[in-house]
Amino acid sequence: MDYSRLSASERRTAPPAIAVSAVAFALGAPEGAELGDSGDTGPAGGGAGAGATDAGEAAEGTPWLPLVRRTREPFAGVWALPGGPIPWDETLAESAERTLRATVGASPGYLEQLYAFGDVERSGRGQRLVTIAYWALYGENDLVAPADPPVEPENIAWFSADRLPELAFDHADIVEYALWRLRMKTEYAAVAHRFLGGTFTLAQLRRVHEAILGTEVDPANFRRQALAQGHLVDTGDVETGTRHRPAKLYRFRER
Amino acid sequence: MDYSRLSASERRTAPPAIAVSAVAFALGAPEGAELGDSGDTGPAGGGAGAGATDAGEAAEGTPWLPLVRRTREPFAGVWALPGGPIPWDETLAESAERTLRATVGASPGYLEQLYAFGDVERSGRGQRLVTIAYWALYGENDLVAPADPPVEPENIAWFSADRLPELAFDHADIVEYALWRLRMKTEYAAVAHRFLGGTFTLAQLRRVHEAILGTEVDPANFRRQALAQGHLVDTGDVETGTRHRPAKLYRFRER
DNA sequence: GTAATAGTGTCTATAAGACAATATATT
DNA sequence: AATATATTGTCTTATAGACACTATTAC
Repeated sequence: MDYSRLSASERRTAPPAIAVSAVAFALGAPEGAELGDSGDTGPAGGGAGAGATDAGEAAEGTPWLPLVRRTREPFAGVWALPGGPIPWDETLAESAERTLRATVGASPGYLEQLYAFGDVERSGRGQRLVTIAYWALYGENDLVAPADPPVEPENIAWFSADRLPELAFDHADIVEYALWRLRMKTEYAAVAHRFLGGTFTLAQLRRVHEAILGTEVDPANFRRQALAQGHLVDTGDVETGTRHRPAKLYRFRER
Repeated sequence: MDYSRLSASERRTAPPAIAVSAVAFALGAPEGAELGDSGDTGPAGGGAGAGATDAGEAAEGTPWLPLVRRTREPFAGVWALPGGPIPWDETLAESAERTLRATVGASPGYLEQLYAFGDVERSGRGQRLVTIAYWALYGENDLVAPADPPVEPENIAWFSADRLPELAFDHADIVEYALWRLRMKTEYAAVAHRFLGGTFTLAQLRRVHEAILGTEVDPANFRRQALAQGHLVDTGDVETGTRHRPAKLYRFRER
């Protein structure tokens, strides 16, 4: 797989290499995760600029995503999307999911193919590289109690989609496309609930939409529209521990 | 590229092969093209069953697409989507377009990536095959006067999307997905005009929508909606040669 | 009671669909 | 004039958004 040793003519006849990359969104970084701030932050960096919010359920309000710092050329030391080559016995989706388990420590609640990127010279060398990009969503419950600890956690950090560092390859384009896709209404209407746990209030679901769209949404109209879809089921339970009228809890009806 | 000679263990370590396939839609078969009828038809077969309409601007009303009969195993003799491996110096889109030129004899008016298919064992053998599927539209003007004559025309035929033969690999799934995509309203609103020439009447554009959707559309309402989009420009010219009031000719405003 | 958010009602503006009516060409 | 389709007008219904109002809990 080390194509850098090949001669120019060998590179020309070698078949293109294939890899998957994954843009994994969550509404906040997981507990205890390393947080990136578009520059370089220490393991628990003090209050640097104006941007960084403190840890824990970090900075809701925008989508966050995990990145991996590359250890090899090209782009050694630069942040990149989780991903890698495709083993012979995995489907594309399986390969994306395994990569995410190794990076995040858990499987996403939703996974969907995004696009195949395959321009000539994408890698900056002669060897062709075709990247099948995937799009993943992590809900609250998907991020608790990592089954497998992340591999090399020191090279993994979560970033707000608002404040991304420089990215390797054309990964900035891929993230931009993933964000656009996330905001396409017809698409996210059926997946927004995956940012949450199994049950949720309409206010929680509304805040997911607000985070995705970056705008405020009228609670009354949102309620009507969300319920009219017929995808939400009233569980009969209500929220507890609030200092006001508790809200009904709903769950999503799969089909 | 002949992976069939490899041993099982060699196949397991070989990187997946990559190919492009293209689903190319037009509103009828081009002049003089071979027409398929889900079975096997001679060069200008007589009136067989109820289905086959006669040649020329064949059977409007549904989308048509070109298929290629495979000459090698696997699936020798079976119809398949145009496509093939990706040369080292082509982007994915370039590869799809070149394949279509070789099959149809002309470049499509529109080309867009559809999806990457990459299940294990897609080819029925050990070797992995990842297919990047493309989606193309040919307009009336795109099909006249083929610049390059099709390669091996005897193995190429056009089929109505209604009456497809058995297809190789998982190409039936790919066509089904392409048809679904074609019918998604938000997508086709901006591309339907590509089935037509540079100028067209609103009735022609409406018939494209009817063909895609498979339903009738109210002329009055369609007119209002189409004009309200702001994408149509009145050329000032009108249709001629009709036996009734001539319609205004419009063209599409790019951007 | 007060505060705070859950949840309902209502009004308006906009868009979609059904369908009648009018306009303008050919024959 | 008869015919056929283009083009316009109008009515109804569905939907989205703004926003006032009521309900229910914690404190």
